[in-house]
Amino acid sequence: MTQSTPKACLLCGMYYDTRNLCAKMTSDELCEMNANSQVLKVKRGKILSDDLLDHWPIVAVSSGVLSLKHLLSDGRRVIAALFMRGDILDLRTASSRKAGYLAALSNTSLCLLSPPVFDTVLTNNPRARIVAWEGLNAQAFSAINHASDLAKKQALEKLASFIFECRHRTSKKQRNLVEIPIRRRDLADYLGMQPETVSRSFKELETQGILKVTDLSTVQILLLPVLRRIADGDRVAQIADRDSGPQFKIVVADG
Amino acid sequence: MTQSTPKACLLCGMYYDTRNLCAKMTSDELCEMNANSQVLKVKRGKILSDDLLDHWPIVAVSSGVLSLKHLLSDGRRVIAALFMRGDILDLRTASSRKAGYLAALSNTSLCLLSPPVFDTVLTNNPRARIVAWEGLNAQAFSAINHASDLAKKQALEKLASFIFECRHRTSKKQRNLVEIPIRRRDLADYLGMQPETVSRSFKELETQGILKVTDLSTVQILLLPVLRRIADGDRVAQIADRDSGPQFKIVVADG
DNA sequence: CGGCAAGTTGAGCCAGGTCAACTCCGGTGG
DNA sequence: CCACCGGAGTTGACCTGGCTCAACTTGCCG
Repeated sequence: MTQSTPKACLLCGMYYDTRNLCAKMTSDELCEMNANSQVLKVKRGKILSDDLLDHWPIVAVSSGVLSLKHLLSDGRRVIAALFMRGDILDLRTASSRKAGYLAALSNTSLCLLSPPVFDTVLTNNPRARIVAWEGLNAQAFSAINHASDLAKKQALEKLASFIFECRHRTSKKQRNLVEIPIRRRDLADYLGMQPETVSRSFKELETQGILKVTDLSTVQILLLPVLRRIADGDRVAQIADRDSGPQFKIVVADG
Repeated sequence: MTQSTPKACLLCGMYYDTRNLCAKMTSDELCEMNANSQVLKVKRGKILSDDLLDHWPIVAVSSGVLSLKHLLSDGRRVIAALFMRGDILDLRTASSRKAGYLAALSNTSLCLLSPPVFDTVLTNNPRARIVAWEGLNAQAFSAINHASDLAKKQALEKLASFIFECRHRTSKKQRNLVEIPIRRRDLADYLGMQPETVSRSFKELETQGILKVTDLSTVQILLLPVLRRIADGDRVAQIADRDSGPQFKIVVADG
């Protein structure tokens, strides 16, 4: 018997995201999943308890920003990864649970998935299996790219890179108006810098006329090619710009 | 009809690794996979060409160390990730191909898997699907942990952390004799440091009596708990050791 | 055994960390 | 509604860990 799609799913962003597991599930599967899952709203700053994750080790992010935080022994805080809409976390293995703790960086909606139903869907629905695989693969490569950003890039470069990361997620229409979905302090922990340095880097990009900080959660990109080159680690771009003024930037950007 | 396991698989480390895809495949599946796959030996320093990866986008590492390298516009080299025995890379999506290029850091054996057969196995063999999923999940979390290492840790801490990463992979018996499978220069690029700093950090750990560098590819851990605490970012551990003088170090080193 | 890349050591310097003071903003209670 | 408060963000001054450059030694491969 075919059941109709659950109302909760019709109201959820993941259902309409064609690259997402939920969009590939049949109505029956969605009903089965929905009946055995748990929707959870998490306020900014709240942490998912170990107890909760023991019962619900598979977490799908439907809106907001979830983070994986580490705390070094002497108190330094690190945000090792960000998870946004459509990301699915499988914390059933020991290694993933040791990684740190999950904290919401903004008000967040989660869907706690039933492991058996999740496995059943992946077994029976090849299209669902493929998008889940692709999603996890994308997470792995995104973590790898982030590691690469942290390895050798300078503060300005890391920030530029992060802005492109955010831009990648915004709608096609307003590609030059980028939303920064997390606070400065968290951004610092994610990029391996101090809040002071984040602040100074934003200011530097603004002084160079590369972008405009509308408010704390929005930036407008003014010189996109220059920002691109900084993000890609072209230190000549930075120095040249600082010395020769804006007209030169445009020439090089064309070439 | 049941076929016997291909000879190539019987000679390959992955076949005997119970947490690996190959160990979960049936003889028939192994035959099918083997008939449509390609074994490839790669010498240290060689790069997998785009052309090759276009034809063979799924790469399994059977021995040696494969790396994902990035090159920043101004020449800075970054090793974004390391892949070792059992790791399977799926480079079929655009995002993964843009990530950088694959280079062997030691003489390496790869198994280039046929995408259709790979998909067939994941569809038909749930146990194989699960280990493949767990493997990819582990890769994602390992990349996340590496990002966390790079974010806020100091040189000594990153090196200590890497030594534990290597130790994790060595046999249970000789846990204090750790093999460093890559060259200093590559280690520097992986940890986001300069070769000089890597060298100085090894020397510092040796001076403090925490480990002994047997040769360029082997270290012996002498003070495991101290190394652990440094890796976990306890800066007090470092300072305390430095103050307490050499006589303590030598006593412990002898034992 | 020669040649060259890899690794090490030393000296100097700078990007970004640290500390302190300040401003800004959102939430709260009178 | 406004005064207050505390945390977040910013700015400035200073300091240091690790980068840079250069010279040297070691180890590897033919």
